[in-house]
Amino acid sequence: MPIEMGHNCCSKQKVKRGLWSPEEDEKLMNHIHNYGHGSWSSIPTIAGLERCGKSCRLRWINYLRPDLKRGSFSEQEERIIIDAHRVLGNRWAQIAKQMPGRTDNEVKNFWNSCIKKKLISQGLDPNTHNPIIPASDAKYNHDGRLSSSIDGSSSSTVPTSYLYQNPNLLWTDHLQEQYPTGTQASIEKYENPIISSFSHHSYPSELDIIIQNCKKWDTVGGTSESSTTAEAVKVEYISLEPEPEEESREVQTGKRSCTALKYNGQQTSMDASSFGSCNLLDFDFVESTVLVPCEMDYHLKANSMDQLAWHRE
DNA sequence: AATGAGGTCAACCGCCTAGTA
DNA sequence: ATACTAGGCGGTTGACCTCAT
Repeated sequence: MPIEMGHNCCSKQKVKRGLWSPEEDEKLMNHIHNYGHGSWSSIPTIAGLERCGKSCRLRWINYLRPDLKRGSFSEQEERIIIDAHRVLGNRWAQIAKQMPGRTDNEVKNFWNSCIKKKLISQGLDPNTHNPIIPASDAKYNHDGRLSSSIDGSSSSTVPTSYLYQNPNLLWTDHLQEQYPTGTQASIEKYENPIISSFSHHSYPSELDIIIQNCKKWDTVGGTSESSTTAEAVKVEYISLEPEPEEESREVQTGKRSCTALKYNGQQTSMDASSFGSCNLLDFDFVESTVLVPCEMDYHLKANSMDQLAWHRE
C-alpha cells in the first residue's frame, strides 16, 4: 500500500511510494507518449503525479517501456547472463544491454533468485564461476590463484571442463572443443589478445567482449615448402561496448572477429595472400598478429595491452 | 482452513558521476 | 574550484505469492 511521506530526492513535500496504481501508470504512459520523458524531475508536476522523478523513471524503464520483453528467461538468455557475469561481475546494466527487452533489475532479480542457486548446486562459486573446492583439496599458485594445470593432470575434484576457466575468459563449448583439456593451447586473459590485435584502434581496457566462437585451421599456408604448416585461429566475439567512432570508420557494434596465427618456423609477415586458399578467414585485422613457431607448446597470451604473443608453457 | 517458510520481483535507498551554474 | 542537481546504478527491502505442513 502506498505510503505518503517526505522524500529526499526531490523538492516535493509529499510523494507517493510503493506500488504504482493503473491510473498512475496511465498518466505516466500518456505523458511520455505525448511529450517524451525529457526531464524526469519535471514529469511528476506536468503529468499530475505525486511521485518523484526517480520513481517515474524507474517505473518507465522497468515496467512501462513498450519494448520490454516480459515473461520468463529462455535458456539462451540464461546462458548469456552467466557468460556475461563471468566477465562483468555484478554490472547488471552492462549485462542487460546484451539482452534487448530486458532490464538490469530483471537480470539482477533473475540472477539472485535462480542462477546463483543453480551455479551453487553445480558446485560453482557464483562470484568467481570457479568450482567450489573443499579447502583441503584446493591447490593455489604462488600468486594466490587457484591452480589449474595445463596438462589436465590435476588430481583434485575439479571437473576437467573447468580446468581452463579463467574468470576473464568466456570459455564456450566451442572453445572447449577446439582446445580440450590436455591439448597444448589455451587462451588466457581474453581481452588482451583480441583487443591488442586491433592495433589501429583505441580500445578501453575494461573487460568488454564475449567470445562466441573460436575456429582453428591447420595447413592453410601457401608457401612452396612442403614441411611448412600454419595454423590460424579466428575468434568471433561480441563487443559489449560500441567501437569508438573514428572519422574514417563507421561505428560498429555487435559481432566482430579477428584472426591470430601460428606459423611453423617462419617469422614472416602475415598477409591475406598466403591464405588465399582459405576464404573463411577474416583478414581485416591480420596485420597486427604475431607469428611464432608452432612446434612448441604455446599459450596465446598477452604481455600487455599492446602486445600479443604466444608463450611457451 | 490456517499458518509459516521460502521464493519472486517491484520499488526504494544511497552512492557515484557528469553536467552546469 | 566549488556547490548543486539530475540521472544512473547496484544493493537491499518488503509486499505478495506459492506451497508444504
